[in-house]
Amino acid sequence: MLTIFNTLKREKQPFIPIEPGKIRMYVCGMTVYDYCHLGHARVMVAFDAVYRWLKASGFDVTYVRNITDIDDKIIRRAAKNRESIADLTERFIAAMRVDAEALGVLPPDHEPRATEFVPQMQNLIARLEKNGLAYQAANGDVNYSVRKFPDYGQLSGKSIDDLNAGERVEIESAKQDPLDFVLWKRTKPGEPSWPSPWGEGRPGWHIECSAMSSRLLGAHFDIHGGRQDLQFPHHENEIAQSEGAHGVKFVNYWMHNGFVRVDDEKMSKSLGNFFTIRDVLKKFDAEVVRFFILRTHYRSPLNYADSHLADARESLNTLYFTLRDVPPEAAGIDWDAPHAARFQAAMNDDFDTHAAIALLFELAQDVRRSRDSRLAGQLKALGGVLGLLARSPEAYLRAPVGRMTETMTDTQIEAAIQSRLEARKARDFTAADRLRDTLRAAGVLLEDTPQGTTWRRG
RNA sequence: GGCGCGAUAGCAAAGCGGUUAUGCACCGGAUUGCAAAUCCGUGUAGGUCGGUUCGACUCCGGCUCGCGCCUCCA
Repeated sequence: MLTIFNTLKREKQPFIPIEPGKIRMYVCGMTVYDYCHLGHARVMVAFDAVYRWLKASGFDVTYVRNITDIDDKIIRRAAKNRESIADLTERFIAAMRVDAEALGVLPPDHEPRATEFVPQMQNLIARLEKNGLAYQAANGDVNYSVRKFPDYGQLSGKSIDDLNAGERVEIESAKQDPLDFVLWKRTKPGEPSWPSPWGEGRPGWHIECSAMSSRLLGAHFDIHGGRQDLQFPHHENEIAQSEGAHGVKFVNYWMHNGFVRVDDEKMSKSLGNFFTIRDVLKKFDAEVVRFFILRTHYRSPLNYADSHLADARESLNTLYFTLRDVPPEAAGIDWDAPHAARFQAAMNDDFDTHAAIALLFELAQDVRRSRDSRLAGQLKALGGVLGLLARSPEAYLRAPVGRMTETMTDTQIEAAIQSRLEARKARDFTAADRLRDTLRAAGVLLEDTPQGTTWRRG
């Protein structure tokens, strides 16, 4: 039985789909004006694990992750780059797909772009206006009137009055309440715009998700995910918009993943500790990064540091060493087997990938002790459920990415190993050790086994 | 100011009212020409003060410290 921690209720709840056997899930995706960073990596990987587990559990899952391709930041960046908005967003969407694939993130079933859903957004705004929840302000913007939506604050546990009492909410005269948010922005010179009943303009950020989710998944669906910082105001506003327009419950289960921090500080541009996925992939193998993310519970903060990534790499090495030493037999998963059953229980407990990975290590220990290739097959298959351990051990262990400075090709390495073998045969261990040291300096580690000498990068 | 989260061994990180978490690192032994990998073995925990309980790392409260949201931020 799957349980999910529902942010809305602040507790784990048994998962019951709206329609038996089917799950409709929406996750807030990227605003494409720059390369994806570690925060994006985490949301993509965390919900990829959710998606994979739901499918592995036999559900027919429809997964939507949107792309915000119209927004203040995009307009500003395009202007700064002297690039068209279309070129800019195309470029970063392509880059995002490359990054996602590297991290083993499966493509969602739908990746709607905001600009393709403007009519749906306008339709939604019109409904809100009809229901008395939206008004056009003096400056031409159409705003949502939060005071008219009784449940406003249900997700974040905030009340409008508490929020208004906050010192940092600025009073904007065009709004009836400081917390009112924009649904439709009156156009400004030089900005892209669409015609609308409220004049030329463009959609507000929050309405995008409400429009895309209802169009692709319906007004009421199962799971909505996103980063913790989107809880307020973005998700709160989505609820107000969707329920306000459709008059039905919006989402049954809200899931939020924790922050990424860097050296125990919040990752932010102003602190200068900002890492893109590309930055990290220069230093570490993408599977190590994925493993690092999944090793922490999705709701906990994830603290990035090179030393932690290095630790994750050593750890993942152990699993690949196991599969190298005991070649796995290709097989499906036997869910009745003890390790698999516990793995399943862990994943059913609010997608506890951390506990599932701990199980992988226990299984790996058993594999090494028993040298049972059927058991090794189970290890590989269970890893596969998390999008891990898919490569051959050699491919992983010899991947040049992110390891020490590469100074030797595979051919050169093989040649050096041959010379060393001859030296060893002649019992010239000084020469043999010198060759091994040379290789080590080039980031190549040798291992002498009864079957011969193997190498890896590390 | 309002709302919320956390404090676990050298590092990272979980579950759990009583029974080995797990990984990395470290130490001893086996193996190896020496290593590596592997196996066997050992050790190191639960901020602080109090409460509940036969029993608390686990529940409750105070305190200290750290963090997040309330503003575009991922």
